[in-house]
Amino acid sequence: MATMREVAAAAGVSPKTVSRVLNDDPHVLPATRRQVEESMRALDYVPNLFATAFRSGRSPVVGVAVPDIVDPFFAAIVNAVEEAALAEDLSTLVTSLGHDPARERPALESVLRRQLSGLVVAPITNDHAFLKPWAARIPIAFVDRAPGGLVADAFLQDDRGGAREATAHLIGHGHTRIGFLGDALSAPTIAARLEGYQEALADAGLSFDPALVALGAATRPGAADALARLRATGLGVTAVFSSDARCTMAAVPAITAHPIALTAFGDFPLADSLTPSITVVAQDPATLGRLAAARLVERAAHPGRRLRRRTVLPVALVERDSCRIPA
Amino acid sequence: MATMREVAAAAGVSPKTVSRVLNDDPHVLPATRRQVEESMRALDYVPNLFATAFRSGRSPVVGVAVPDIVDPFFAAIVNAVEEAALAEDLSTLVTSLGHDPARERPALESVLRRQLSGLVVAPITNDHAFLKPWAARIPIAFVDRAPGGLVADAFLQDDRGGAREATAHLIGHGHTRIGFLGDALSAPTIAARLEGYQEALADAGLSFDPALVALGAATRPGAADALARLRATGLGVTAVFSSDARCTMAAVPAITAHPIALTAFGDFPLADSLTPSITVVAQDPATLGRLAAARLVERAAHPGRRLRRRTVLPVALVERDSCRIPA
DNA sequence: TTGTACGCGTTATCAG
DNA sequence: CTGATAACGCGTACAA
Repeated sequence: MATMREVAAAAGVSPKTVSRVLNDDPHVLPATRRQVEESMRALDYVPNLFATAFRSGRSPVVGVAVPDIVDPFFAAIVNAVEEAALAEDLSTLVTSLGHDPARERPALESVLRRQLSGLVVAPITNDHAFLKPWAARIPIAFVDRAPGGLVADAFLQDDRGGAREATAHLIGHGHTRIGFLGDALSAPTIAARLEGYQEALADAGLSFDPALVALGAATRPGAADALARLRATGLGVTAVFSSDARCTMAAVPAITAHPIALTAFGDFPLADSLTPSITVVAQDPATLGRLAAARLVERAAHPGRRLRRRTVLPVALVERDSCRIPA
Repeated sequence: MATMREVAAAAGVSPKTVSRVLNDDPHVLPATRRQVEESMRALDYVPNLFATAFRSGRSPVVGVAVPDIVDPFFAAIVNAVEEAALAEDLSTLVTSLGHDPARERPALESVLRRQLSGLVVAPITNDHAFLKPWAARIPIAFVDRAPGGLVADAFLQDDRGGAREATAHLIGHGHTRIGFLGDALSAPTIAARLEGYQEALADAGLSFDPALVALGAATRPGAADALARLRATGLGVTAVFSSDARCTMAAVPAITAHPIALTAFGDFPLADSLTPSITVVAQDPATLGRLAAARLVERAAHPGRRLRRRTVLPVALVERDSCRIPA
């Protein structure tokens, strides 16, 4: 592990000159530069990242915080961020937030303490006022869900519109009593999808009944239970809109056992190979992650620049079989 | 951002004493300690991680390198490592290796340059001699696949035994012409699974025919093609052993379209909900990741200690429907 | 038990 | 265009 000092000595220059060569400072004679580069090669010199970080107070690392890396949706986001970061010579620090709202704040503050170059976060709570002091010093971009109590860049998908389209699609297939399957309405995305669902009902002149909303469906037993409750309402439910891929996946066994018309928010692996294959509104997690990472880089490069804070990606209905199941 | 110096001044002691308090050095009078802790709280003091890292030459970060985070198997490994790291106050740096062997070395060296406290790697190549100089300075643990040309801790699963069991299971259902589906034999895991498959054939007195091995099945078209080739051999193939979850998932549409008896190495989400549900040999990625991370911590704590380098986890046959399809 | 002095490798400042 | 000097915040060695 040669140091800059040693390279300088070998090249017969001062450390500062080596530093200049390293940072592409134009004020170095080509001859000197060659000389220094030669010595760097000879000594196998690699800059000490810690020293640089220490000096600059910032490390070449972006953070990405998601509820759960094992979820393919968030995995795709992480993957996209990492790819984009790599192109900028940044490493990627991953943090799982889990699904416990209380863990979000400590988890995020713990990553931020690492003085990253930027942070991409898919939050699980609605209150991010505590990030204000941090946001002033390092770029933070939200994905999937918007920040609460904080102005920050956000890359979202059209939750309301997608839910509306998915629900309308069921209505188009002749269904009038449509259940809403979800985990918890505390997540703003899910709340927005409930709105979209209600809008579609209203558009069609159908009445909304709170008994049609079945929550707690993020696990297999929870989903089976929610579906059973929907059937037991006596409302004659013939179709279901699942508001989230996790719930949809959890509901698959129950759906396969007792088929019912279904459209779902969020595509997932093998959704097209199930029986029935699942009609979904597809999101684009990779683009979400890519855009967020790019924004981080841009903010770092041009701190003052005014940019649109909110980017909403469209979603696309992918029609498969589950919507065609008759009553 | 208060510094140690400022805390010291506020507490009326020297910086070194603050340092001692921070590091739980017993040689501090309780009264002094209280005093210092008070000042730390008052000034909202947070130790500068960079300075510590710079000084110690090691940062509180573990790396984890996997072929692909989006693959649920590797996602589970990353997740387990991150969880274990969190318990030790370590952050987790994630690197995707992709599937291009040429990228492995530069990718790993780039993470290692970050002077991590440890690295967990699920490699894609067989030659890790280049890691020798690094391994001397920081603990490296391999998961899923063993290192090549390097002695290092490895946490593996019983590839040969699992493949043998899965193949034998098909034989037990009366099949005698069984195809082998895989991506590429360059991966040692896949090569070991091929061995297990051959052993099972031999155990049953069945002959092995190279034409039964269909590779390049990691994508949907590739898998469909491989399956078609197997059918076209004229050998009367009535069953298939898929050597890898990625291939199995890729083969699902083709299997659903033209059912054929199947057992597969590696479980995956919804494998139990497909038609037919897939009989698999289940691995345990979470345990792999957990053990590897624990080993890193242990190596760091006791550099000299002799530990078993190779840990092979058992795998478990999960019988579902795909093995029961008649010829 | 506590403090002093120094250095880790890099870069900013300012002088030459 | 180049170099000397100092400083970033912390921990080690040694002294008191």
